[in-house]
Amino acid sequence: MHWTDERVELLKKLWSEGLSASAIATELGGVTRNAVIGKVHRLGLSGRAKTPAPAPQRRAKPTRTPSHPLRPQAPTPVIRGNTALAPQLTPLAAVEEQAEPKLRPVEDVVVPMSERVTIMELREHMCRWPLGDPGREDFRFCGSRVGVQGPYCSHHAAIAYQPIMDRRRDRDKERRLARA
DNA sequence: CCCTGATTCGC
DNA sequence: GCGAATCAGG
Repeated sequence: MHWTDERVELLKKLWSEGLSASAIATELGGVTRNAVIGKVHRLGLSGRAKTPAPAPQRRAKPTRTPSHPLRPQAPTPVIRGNTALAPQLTPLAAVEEQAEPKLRPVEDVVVPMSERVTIMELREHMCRWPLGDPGREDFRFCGSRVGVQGPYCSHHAAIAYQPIMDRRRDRDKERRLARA
């Protein structure tokens, strides 16, 4: 595989859209995320809009002795990554209005440890309990750790699997115990 | 342990 | 120029 003009263009596009290096590597195919990152650097488009604050200037102790002197830091890039996704400043009044904590549905209170992941973030070991309306932007999955196996975490598995027989058996058992 | 980008340097 | 190995960090 090599960097054709088309692949480079796609790389630029996806990178500017904020996709991770690994996501881009998957999209392109035939390359690793390392290759993508390397190319990004060579193209000089690293450093997407991230921390507006000046760099803390870390890397005080190189773990290896550089074979070449560090080249002087590149001039501050004039072009920042896309700002389209930058959070909009919210008027103070609006913030205060929003500050009042709202009562949460019982489910959210019972499962505060919910990770609430998107489908892209969903992993093999994560609970697939859907939260919200699929197709909506804020649709998520639970994302908590699943039990021994199965698609749900223990909490949602308990909700999902409630065979009628079990419920009646439990009820009967309780009645029996209460009598004894 | 999963992931992220950054850097180095043999090829 | 390329990208695996490695690093630092979340």
